[in-house]
Amino acid sequence: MATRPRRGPRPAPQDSRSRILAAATAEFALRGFAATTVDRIAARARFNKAMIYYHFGSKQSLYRAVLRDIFTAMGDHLVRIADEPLAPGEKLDRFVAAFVAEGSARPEIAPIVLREVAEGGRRLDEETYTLMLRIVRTMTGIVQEGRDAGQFADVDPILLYLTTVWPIMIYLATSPIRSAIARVARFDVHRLDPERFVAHLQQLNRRTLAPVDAPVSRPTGVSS
Amino acid sequence: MATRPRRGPRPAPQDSRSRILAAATAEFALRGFAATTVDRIAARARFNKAMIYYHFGSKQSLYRAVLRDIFTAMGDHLVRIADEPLAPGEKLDRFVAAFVAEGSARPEIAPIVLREVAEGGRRLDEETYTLMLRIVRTMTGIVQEGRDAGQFADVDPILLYLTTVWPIMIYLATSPIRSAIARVARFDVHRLDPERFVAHLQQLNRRTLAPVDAPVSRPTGVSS
DNA sequence: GTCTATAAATAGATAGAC
DNA sequence: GTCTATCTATTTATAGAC
Repeated sequence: MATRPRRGPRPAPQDSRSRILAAATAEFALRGFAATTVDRIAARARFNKAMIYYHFGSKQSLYRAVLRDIFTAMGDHLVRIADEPLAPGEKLDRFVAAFVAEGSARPEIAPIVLREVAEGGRRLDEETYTLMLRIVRTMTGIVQEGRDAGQFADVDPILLYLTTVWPIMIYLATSPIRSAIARVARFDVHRLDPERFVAHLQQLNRRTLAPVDAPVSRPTGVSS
Repeated sequence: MATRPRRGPRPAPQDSRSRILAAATAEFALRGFAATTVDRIAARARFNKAMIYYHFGSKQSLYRAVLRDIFTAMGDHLVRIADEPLAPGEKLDRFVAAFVAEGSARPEIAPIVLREVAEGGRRLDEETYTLMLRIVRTMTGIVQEGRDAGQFADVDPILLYLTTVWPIMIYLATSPIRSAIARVARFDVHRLDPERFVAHLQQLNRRTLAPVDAPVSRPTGVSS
């Protein structure tokens, strides 16, 4: 890595690789793998096409690098929540809020993930698969913890994962066209504000996980 | 339409158009718009490429025809449920069960819809948009009806639509790789059986919609 | 490490015969 | 209505100069 010692601040650091990676992430999110051309990625990164092949070898392996990059960042962020010393109900609320926040900060993630799902995961290699699994485990772990502590009802963590994370993905993917949707369907955009959406999901989970015959606790203000 | 009167049963009816449509639906679902070639569609329909241009003019308008076809069928099926003389809670349960059933019977729908979402709906024309909206309205109508009757809690129908329909779409899209996922993540596949999934969603909605301080009613056996 | 060709393959679309 | 042949443009990938 430290092959070329730098002097002036002029040419950006080991910049080129990550510049390509960022450009590729944006393009793949926008158009999907097949419709994205290496030329466009190069143009966005303000490089030449050959530069990409020099650094990544092929379009495929560049795409794989993008996937790993994305899931690593997302996972790192979410895993921390499960480790905090909080009640399971709190953790779950935070998981939801953090997922929405992190996904909003990296708007390329949702479209890419959804396309991967539509593809039946055919492009996912072993490593990427493991990275995705880590995120699943983070959430199911929290639910299981709550069940073991007798604080949650007997709900299957996998199913709750399905009904929690995926509405978020769709929510994130449709964010850019949110106001257009609201206009055409004739409802107030504010009904889809992130705070309302997060609160809805948190309440959904609280009510679903409330032990039978126990009062439903109120969600805390984690998201706001 | 009735240009050529038929005699023998030999050459299939006005078959060719629908054969192309079916082939196109399968291919677009499998690979997405960009990665699908007109040649492959033709091959699957056992026709020549030129046949497709004769009937549909371009790859784009063929794709549009596929979208309209899909949403019309799906919508027709779901709208009926809202019109049945049932309690809102019942209707909602049936809506969920019917959505899963119909989506399973037409496995091409989910991947295509998810790719469209990832695309930001850029390929959707006015007509298709209306067809999608009809499905949204079907569900939000049921929820609104329950609220008006004082049988449901004060939950935003749009948000409930988000958290109901989209987990189903993901569930359907991942169906082909369900067992692979279960194996890698090391849990029993049966936990993702359609009946369990439907029951989970129904319970989620029941608990969420239960009027405050009222007992949560038990889901009826609509799905089983 | 970065760029300028350019090779090689592929895919959307059309012309025109039958 | 259906097919063969072909045109044209695009795109992945590489060779080779700097």
